Amino acid sequence: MEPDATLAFASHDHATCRETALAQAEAVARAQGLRLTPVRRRTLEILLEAHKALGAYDVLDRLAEEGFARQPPVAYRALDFLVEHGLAHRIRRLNAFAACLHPGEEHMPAFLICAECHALAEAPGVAVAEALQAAAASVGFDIERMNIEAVGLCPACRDSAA
Amino acid sequence: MEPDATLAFASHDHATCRETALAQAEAVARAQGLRLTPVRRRTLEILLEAHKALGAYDVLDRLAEEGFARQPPVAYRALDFLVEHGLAHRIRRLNAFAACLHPGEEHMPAFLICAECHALAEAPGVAVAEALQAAAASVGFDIERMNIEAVGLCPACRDSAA
DNA sequence: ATGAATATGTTATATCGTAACAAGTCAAGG
DNA sequence: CCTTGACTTGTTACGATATAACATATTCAT
Repeated sequence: MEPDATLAFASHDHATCRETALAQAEAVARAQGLRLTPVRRRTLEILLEAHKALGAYDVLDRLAEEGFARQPPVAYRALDFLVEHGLAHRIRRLNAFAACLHPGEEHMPAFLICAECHALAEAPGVAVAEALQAAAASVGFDIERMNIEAVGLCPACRDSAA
Repeated sequence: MEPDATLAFASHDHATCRETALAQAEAVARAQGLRLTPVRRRTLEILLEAHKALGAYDVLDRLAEEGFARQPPVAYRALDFLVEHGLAHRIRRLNAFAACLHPGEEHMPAFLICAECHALAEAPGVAVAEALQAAAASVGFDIERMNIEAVGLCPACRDSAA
């Protein structure tokens, strides 16, 4: 756990995208009448501050440092809530969670995970999702949720490998 | 674990597809000089016989019934070998493994998981994979492997829900 | 105020996966 | 043959991830 990686490949102002995402998340919560309680809000902030995928126990450690109980359900409940409402994503390949950078916006993220530096990017996956919907429809399957994840080399690591 | 589900939605002759897949797997092993040792072969057969996704410990239990040691590495090593060489797939959403039904054939499976009956289907995902490749390429990411998984309702469960 | 729904605290345990090292097997070259 | 190196398997021990279950507290609508 704890790779030192940026969440997106292109360099950008983390502070800004963090604040933007948090503001968007708050807007979503207000609009949908969600209760963004202290643990939940803090959990989201932790994910945004880390700016990478964190395991539930990493989140739990950070929560514990701030006075919340160090019990797995504390972290899992908050994380599950965020995922359920589209404020965070679960990355199955990593058994980890990452804040959603575009909460409320229509988007089906495809996750790109760098095998080398563990950077994680949320790529626009609408076209991918449509292709998958079509494939499912052709066999009569009705999709509710999907995970699209890829492992490979991010631009920086690909270049340094060459 | 242990849902009673078919691997594909359309009814078909399980015995035939099992034998076909096993024969294909053996051909792949011969062609690539892989050592399909007893544990490995038996593990593949177990997955094929189950005809659904099995957790590593389910596989381990079955192996143990046949005289292999009941130690996690026994199952994980065999399963990892099969996955590595394309004879089985790992379904991350289920923390489970399923035999590949088309070993050796060019195919990027997209997995469709029924939330109701836990049936699992391997849908043709070439179009999906291409869309994902394109999305990745647009940000300079080089894909090595990918997981495409969807949860929803299979035809039978969708109909009975209506 | 009060009951229903929701959220949190807490204990315990289930489930999934791997590190590390010893021992055995097997095939190819000397 | 027989040795040597690569691969495979046996075995112990543990680490990492996740959830069940129940008690308590808070919040919301009426």
